[in-house]
Amino acid sequence: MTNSQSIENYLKVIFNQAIATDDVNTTSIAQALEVSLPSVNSMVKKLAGMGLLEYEKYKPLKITLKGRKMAAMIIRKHRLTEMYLVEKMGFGWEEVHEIAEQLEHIQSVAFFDRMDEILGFPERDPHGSPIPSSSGEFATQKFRLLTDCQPKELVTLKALSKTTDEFLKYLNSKGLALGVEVEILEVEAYDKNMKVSYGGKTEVLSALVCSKLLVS
Amino acid sequence: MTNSQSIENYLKVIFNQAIATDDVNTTSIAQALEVSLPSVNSMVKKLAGMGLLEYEKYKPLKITLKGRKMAAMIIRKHRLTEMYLVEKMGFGWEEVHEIAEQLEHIQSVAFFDRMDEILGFPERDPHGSPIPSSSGEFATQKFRLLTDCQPKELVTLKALSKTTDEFLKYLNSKGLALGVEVEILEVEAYDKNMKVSYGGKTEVLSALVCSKLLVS
DNA sequence: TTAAATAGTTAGATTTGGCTAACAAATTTA
DNA sequence: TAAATTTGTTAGCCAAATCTAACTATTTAA
Repeated sequence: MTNSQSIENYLKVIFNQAIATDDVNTTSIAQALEVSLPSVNSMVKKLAGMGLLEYEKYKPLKITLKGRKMAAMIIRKHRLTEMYLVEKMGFGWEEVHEIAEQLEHIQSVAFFDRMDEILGFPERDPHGSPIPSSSGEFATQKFRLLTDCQPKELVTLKALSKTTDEFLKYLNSKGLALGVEVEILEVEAYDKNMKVSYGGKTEVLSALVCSKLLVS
Repeated sequence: MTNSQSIENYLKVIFNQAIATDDVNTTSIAQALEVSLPSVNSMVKKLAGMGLLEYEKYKPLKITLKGRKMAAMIIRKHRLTEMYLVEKMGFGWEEVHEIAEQLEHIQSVAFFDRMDEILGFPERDPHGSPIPSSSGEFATQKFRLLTDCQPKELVTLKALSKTTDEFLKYLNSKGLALGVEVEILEVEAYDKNMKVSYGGKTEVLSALVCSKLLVS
């Protein structure tokens, strides 16, 4: 076995951080994976030895193209699984992350390709995140943060950023789901709370919530 | 994590051997898992320490009730997965063993319970082997070997014993599937080859093949 | 019934992925 | 700019699961 679950988890975290900042630092990996700094240090050297990272002592890490491609395949497995669990097995979008964390390490390519086919080659997972194709391409349409929208705008909820199961349950309780059309009524200048209307009702969303909602 | 994949694999092998002989010996485990005898020895001590086996130096191993229950849950996961892959994802019965070997180690109980529900709580997997219920009960109906049947009998193919993917492909090529009604025309005394008829055609099946076909 | 073969065990090494303690480099801030 | 803080590294240890080599117990068979 050339890639262990551990390697896959590191790579996924590093890739995600590289999206945000390009340069990745050791400490943030340690926090994300809840392991010690020396553990990260030794794994990073190993990944560099495998050609997945560029590593120089005391310098920020860079993920290589090879590393990106491998990470994309793991993320593909994760997101396809989430979509399958929601669309074909009736799970809620707040239930699937943990299961997908386990299934993403299954080796069989046929298994995921079959999911993909059954789902009709979806471009996004149940949370609106893009699913890389089997060749590793991401659909990189970028959405706006609800936070950045103005009163009178009418937008559609397209994706979420930085979700947790608790946040998803909150959205359930508020009747917010992908595809819902939201009209911005007013923005409170002091705390940026937004009064919005959707599905025939009016709600006030905190700035924290708005900063996790991606719309177009 | 209290039970690793390794532990689960040992337990599964030990359980399967215990079905055949009740007493299990170290060497057969080593062969089944393709590991060395000392590896088995140390794992066996560990499993005994967990209360899954009874172990005394130089004595045959016995699996405990606790060990049986745990093994049943792993086998349940494996066989439910095989059924799901065939029934809901369109895989052939010769393609599913390897994928199920990986999926059987997924921890999420909800995932397998949902499969079970979607499949309508099947009692047997695509090869006719019983699927333990979520409480660990096996449907233990026993079938006859085709080998033990007599000319003139009309029987139905119910399950397979000791299958391999190659054997399953052979059955595909001969049009043999579970549920097929087979009439025994004659048995060659010398080599026990059977001339049989099913699906409107006549075929000769070797004793080796007949010894892997379970009928009722 | 003893010698040969088979089965099981122990000791000690290896690999992987984790850890703590100690230290070094880089960055921040007083 | 020097001290304090943060970040990254090294050394060395641990546990899990594997291995080989050497040895012991049990079983088989001449």
